[in-house]
Amino acid sequence: MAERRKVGNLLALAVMSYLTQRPMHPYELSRTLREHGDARSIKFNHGSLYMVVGQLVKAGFIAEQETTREGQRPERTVYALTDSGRQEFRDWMRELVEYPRHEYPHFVAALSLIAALAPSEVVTLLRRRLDRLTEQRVETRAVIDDTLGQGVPALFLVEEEYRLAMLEAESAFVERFIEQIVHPETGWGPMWAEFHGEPAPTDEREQS
Amino acid sequence: MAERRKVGNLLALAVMSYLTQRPMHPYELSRTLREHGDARSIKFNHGSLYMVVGQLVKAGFIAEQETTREGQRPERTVYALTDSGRQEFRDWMRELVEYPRHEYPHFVAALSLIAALAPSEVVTLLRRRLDRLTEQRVETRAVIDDTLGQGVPALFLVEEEYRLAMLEAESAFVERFIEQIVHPETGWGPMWAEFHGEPAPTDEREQS
DNA sequence: GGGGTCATGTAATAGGTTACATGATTCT
DNA sequence: AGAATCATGTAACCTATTACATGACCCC
Repeated sequence: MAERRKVGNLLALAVMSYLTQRPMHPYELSRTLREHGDARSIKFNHGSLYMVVGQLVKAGFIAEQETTREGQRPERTVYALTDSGRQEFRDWMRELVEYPRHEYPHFVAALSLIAALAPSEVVTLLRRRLDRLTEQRVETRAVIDDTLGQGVPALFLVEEEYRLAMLEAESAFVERFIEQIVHPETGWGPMWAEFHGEPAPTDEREQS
Repeated sequence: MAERRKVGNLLALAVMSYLTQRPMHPYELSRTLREHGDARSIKFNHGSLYMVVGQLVKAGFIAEQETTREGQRPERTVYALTDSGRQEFRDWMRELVEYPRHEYPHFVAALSLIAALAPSEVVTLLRRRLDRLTEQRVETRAVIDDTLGQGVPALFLVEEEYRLAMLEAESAFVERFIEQIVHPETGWGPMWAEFHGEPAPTDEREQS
């Protein structure tokens, strides 16, 4: 069902999206993407952009429209979205919104192997993580307020709101997890610590 | 700061983790990973495993221990974790637990470009997404109960609990988002719909 | 004893990232 | 006038996924 897309890199989605509005040349796309802050949501780097443009041409989703030269600068090739590209774009968007994908975040990998670390250490690390999560929340909140302050409608910031919601949920999870480890009666600490020949962690919060 | 790791694929983390316990040959790793259900948390496929093993050898984190042959089966090479590998494993784990990473989920990409679809269509798609999210929650819950039922301690299922927490948070977010679009007075629908020359969506729930 | 599927890997291809290259503009 | 930065791309290198290969065991 998945990944029969001719071009799978999400950067291609952004490219097609911008070309919906008007033809552009790659460098313009690059600048626009960066200025518009899309790089926060879609992994972006210079080289990949040219690669993706090439793939889109080969797939027939965009086409070279003209090659212009301005002053003594190198030639710039301007690309336009084709009809098939416009269709691919809408279809892909629909799929992304309707179907949740199974993804593989790094934290999940670590969690699945977490028993390999000693519980007391894990608690320390998780507390530090909580601080980092808070920082990210503050930063994201700042991006939102900042952009709203510039008069951008909130609709164009839903992805940041989503990020925020996920950060909050993760924080809550981590807090619960810590509790589960250190809880004096029912905590996993003692059983877990046995794997490691280590003293069970206590409930004091003095550390870190 | 990131990705100076000699081997970056998370599959390598799982490999090192298993080799912590005893030396194994690749096929055994492959089977163990699949049976143990790690494939739900770490992207896995046959080819990548051999690649990763090769990279780990080159980096000095694992070493060929012996080459055995059993009956007329092809030779199997058994690998063991080196000291440097053991250290890399713990260090990597610590990093993963302490530092949240900026990831790029597919849904975020779609959200960042969501204004390109008509609001009424988006509402329909989001409602379908909610159904899918519910399915995934049910499935994850089943995996957890099932595994617990086999006597596995809950500690080894935290990653599934995490997944569950994220699914719930996402569902909540999507519900709020729908409300923001269709809310009779303050909804984004009308403004949004203007981009599309389309009638503003109403608040009736009859559709879908 | 021929047809699956298990066991075990290698090789070919495609995808993505980093490094390199080069003329123009701007700053000091 | 030399240094830094912008503008624009190409090429080399890694990584990851898919396809291919091959002998053993198992079922009917």
